[in-house]
Amino acid sequence: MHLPITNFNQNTISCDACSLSNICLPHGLSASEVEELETSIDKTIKIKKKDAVFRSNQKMNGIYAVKSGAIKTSIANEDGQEQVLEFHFPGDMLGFDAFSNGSHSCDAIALEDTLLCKIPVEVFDGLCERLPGLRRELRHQVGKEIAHNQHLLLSLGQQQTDERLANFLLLVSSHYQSRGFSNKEFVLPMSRQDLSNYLGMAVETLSRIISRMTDDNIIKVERRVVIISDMDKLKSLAHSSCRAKSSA
Amino acid sequence: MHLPITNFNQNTISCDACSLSNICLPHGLSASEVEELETSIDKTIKIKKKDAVFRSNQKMNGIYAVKSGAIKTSIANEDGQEQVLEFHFPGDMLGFDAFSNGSHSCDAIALEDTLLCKIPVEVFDGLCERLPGLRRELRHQVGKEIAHNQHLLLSLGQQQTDERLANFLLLVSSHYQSRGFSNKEFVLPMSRQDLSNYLGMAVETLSRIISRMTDDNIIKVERRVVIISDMDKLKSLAHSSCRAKSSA
DNA sequence: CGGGAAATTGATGACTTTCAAGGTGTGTGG
DNA sequence: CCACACACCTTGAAAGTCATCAATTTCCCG
Repeated sequence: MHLPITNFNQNTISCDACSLSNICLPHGLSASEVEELETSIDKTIKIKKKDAVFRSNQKMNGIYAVKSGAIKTSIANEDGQEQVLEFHFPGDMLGFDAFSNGSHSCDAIALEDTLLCKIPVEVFDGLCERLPGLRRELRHQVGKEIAHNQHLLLSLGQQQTDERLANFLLLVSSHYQSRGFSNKEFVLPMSRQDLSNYLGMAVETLSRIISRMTDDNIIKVERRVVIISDMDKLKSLAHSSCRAKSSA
Repeated sequence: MHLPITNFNQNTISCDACSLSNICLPHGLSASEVEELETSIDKTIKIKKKDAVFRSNQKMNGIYAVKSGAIKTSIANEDGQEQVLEFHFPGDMLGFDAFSNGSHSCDAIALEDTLLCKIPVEVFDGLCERLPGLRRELRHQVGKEIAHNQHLLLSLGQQQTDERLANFLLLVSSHYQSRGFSNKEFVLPMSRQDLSNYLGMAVETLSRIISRMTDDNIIKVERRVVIISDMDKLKSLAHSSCRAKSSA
């Protein structure tokens, strides 16, 4: 049930042959544009589980696309408070956080052995100048990151803990579905720690919600494997408590 | 104490003459680049208090820069839950949320009468192709938006309500300071409703925290005017409770 | 196979929301 | 220009949600 799109030990393949080409950067590019892109990028980045793609305050090295595996990004402040920002799956890009000042503002850690492509920072602007399709696609990717953050903000700011988890599961579900996998049965690559932090709650709270949803026959969870047994109930949970505030 | 950078009723001025040129888009551009930019943008956008610059699902019209006034952006879901995402002050840009699919994902509402510049969507990509400085500066602006969202996520996900307010006040304070205004005395252009929503808490909670901080002689608040009387205490408040989690 | 990390479960208490009421300021219309 | 209505803000009491502490179980890695 896992995403076996590419294998950590396989040889490097071309964008053409990559099963992610329709959701990754080459998506909207012409054949010649893909060709130029390919000659400039590094398709051999391997990051082992728990290792970092980049770390906070590190100088920007490039923009990355996930080929296989999974990456979590997180930000920390000087007090040691930490917030997981996003889980990056195959086809997702990361590294835009360094656009602000040339250094990364977050850590990017592999949740499992992970393959990445990189657009080195040296060639980045030149490619943008020459390839209109790449500009368009990069805007799209940046927009996706912004949209993701906005939804997470809404979730953290306005929703109850159970709503947050329900929405997260639905999001992951539709993500897998859009990539041709089951929307009812999938693997979460992150620990309870990471997930609870991402959802802005204590680990114990997350565990309790999972137990309750299991008791209510909404989901079945075995370690990191999730089976959604009642999609409708899950959807209604995502909209339940609804402390909507009537603003002016 | 308000930001009288430009006046709602004044005539349109050139980027050169604009007091924001050093923090706005023209910042890193050459003289000739600014010239080309100027011929392409619309510097006459006036939005009255409570009116919208754009609304959710509306097709992207362009990218905006705030000249005077203030804009709040907010996102809502189908349940009526709403989250204020950001307050945009003079020099700030908005509209990147439409990069994802060409339509805006949030509402942008004027908190007071506001002047904006607009880069129309039709000329946007052409300018990016021709002006390296503009590409650089836009990346910078996008990065700022991402960084802002990340900090807000950390705040909503990990901090107590009083820490959130303290951090917000410090942020606004340094913002004003960097623009040459007092960092101890300023006006908040948003209502308590908007601010409490932005900070992910009930209006009553915000009101209580303000009262407590006032009793503790940390701030003085008169309606929307804020005076920071004890910057050190405020800073320590921003780091107090500190339910930092020791992650692996 | 053993040590330790990860996950679950229970009890308790703190923080924050909700509900309710009262006060204050602002804007509009007469 | 003043008055009134309404929106905004504040404060109090009670209830609820969620975090923390603690103990136990399960699972993973060496």
